[in-house]
Amino acid sequence: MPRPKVPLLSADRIADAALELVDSGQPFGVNALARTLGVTPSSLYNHVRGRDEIIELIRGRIAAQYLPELPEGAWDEVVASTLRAQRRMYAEHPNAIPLIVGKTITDPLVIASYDNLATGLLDAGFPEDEVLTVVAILDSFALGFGLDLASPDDIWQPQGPTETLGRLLAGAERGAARSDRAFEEGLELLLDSLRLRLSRLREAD
Amino acid sequence: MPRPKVPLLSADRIADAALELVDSGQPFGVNALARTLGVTPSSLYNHVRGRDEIIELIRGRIAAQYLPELPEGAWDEVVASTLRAQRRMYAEHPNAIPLIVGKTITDPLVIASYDNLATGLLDAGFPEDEVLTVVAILDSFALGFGLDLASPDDIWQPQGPTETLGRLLAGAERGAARSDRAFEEGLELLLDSLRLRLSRLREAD
DNA sequence: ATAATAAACGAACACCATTCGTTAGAGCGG
DNA sequence: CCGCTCTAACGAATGGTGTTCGTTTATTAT
Repeated sequence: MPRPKVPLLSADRIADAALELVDSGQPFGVNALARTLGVTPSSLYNHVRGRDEIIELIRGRIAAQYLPELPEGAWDEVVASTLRAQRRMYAEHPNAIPLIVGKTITDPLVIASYDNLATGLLDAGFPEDEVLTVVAILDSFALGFGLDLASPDDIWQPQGPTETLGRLLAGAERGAARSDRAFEEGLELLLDSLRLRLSRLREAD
Repeated sequence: MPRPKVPLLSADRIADAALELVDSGQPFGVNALARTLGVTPSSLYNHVRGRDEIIELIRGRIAAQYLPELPEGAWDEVVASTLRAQRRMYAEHPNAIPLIVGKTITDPLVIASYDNLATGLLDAGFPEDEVLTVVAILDSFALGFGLDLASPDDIWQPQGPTETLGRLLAGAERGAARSDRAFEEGLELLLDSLRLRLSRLREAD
C-alpha cells in the first residue's frame, strides 16, 4: 500500500495505541504495536524516531492523565497528594513502569510536579540545601513502590525453611492490596518524620 | 568441539563471567556472555536453564559478596546495616540493578537477609501483622534508591523555566554523592519514625 | 566391554528494532 | 494540466536476541 488518502498513522494515534498495548499486559514492542495499528513496523518510523521516542510518548500520555493540576495547600498535603498521584499513576499503568523508569525526565508536566513539591517544602521552612534531598527521598520512595507494584505477586519465594519470613508470608495480603497498605504506611512514616524535623527546625529559630 | 576432557563451563564460571560482563558496562546478553567465555551460546544451556537463571546467579554472586553474615544487635541497627549493605551492593553493581529488579527473589542468602530483618523487627515488638509491611517499606526504599543510583546523572532536566527546581539543581551535588546523602537522610527519617511508632506501641501495653 | 551421561558444537527458529529502496497518492508551481 | 516534490505506506533485508534441537565425542558407571 502506498500513501493512503487519509493517513493511517500520527504520533497521537501511535501514543494512544502504545499505551493501550502496554496496559493490555502484552509485552510492548514496535512490531506488536504496528500489528495492533494494522500497519507495518517500518511505517511507524515515518512518524516517530524509534522505540525510545514511543516510550517517551507513553510517559507524556500518562502524566497528562494524572498530573493535570498541581496540588496546593499545607506542605504535607502537597507531599501526600503528589505522591499519591504518582502512586495512582504507577498503579494503573504498572506495565509501563519498567519501560519509563531510569530514563531522564524532560516532560514539562512531570517537571512541574516536582517543582511544585520543591516550592512547597521550601515555603514550609525546609532549608534551601535540604529540599532537593527530601525531594529525592520522596521520589525514590515513590519509585520503589512503583516497582514493587510492577513486581510479581511473590517477591520473596523462600525455597527452604525460614525463621519468620515464611510464616508471615503465608498469612499476609498479596499483590496490590499489600502494596497499597505498605505505601500508605510508608508515606505516613515519612511525613511523621518530616513534620518532626520541621518542628525542630522552627524551635531552633 | 565435542565434550572436552576438562569442562570449559560450570554454573560458577558462568556466574563469574556474567557478573564481570555486567560490571564492565557492556549490555548483558546470553550471546555476549558466551563470547567472553569463548564458547557457543547453546553450550550454556547444559549448565543453566536460560537467561533468567543466569540473572539469578548474578544476584546470588552479589549477595554472597555483601550479605555473607547476618547483622545482629538492636533492631534499628539490624535495619540500618541491612539497608546499608543493600545500598553498597547496588552502588557497586549499578548495571545489575535493571536486571535483577522486579524478579522474584529465591536466592537463599537474600531470603535469609530479609528473614533476619523480619525476625529483628518482630523481636523488637512490632506486631506480627505489621512486620511484613515494614519490611516491604524498607525494601521499596532500598530499591528506589538503587534505581536512583542506576539512573543517569540528571534525573530531572527542565526544558523551560521553573520556580524552584532549576535553581536548586544548579547548586546541588550530583550523581553518587547526592544519592548517598539522600539515602542516609532517608534512612534516618524512616528509623526515627519507626522508633517513634515502637515507643507508642510499648506505651499502649 | 558396553551403556549412559555430560558437555561441547552448529544449524535453525522465531522473534526483535531498525534501515533502505520502492511505490503511489497528494498538493503545489508553472 | 503537466510535472515536481513531499508524504506515508509497503516489502525486503540486516544484524541482533534468546532458545531448541540433533549430533558428536569424552568421561563415567555398570
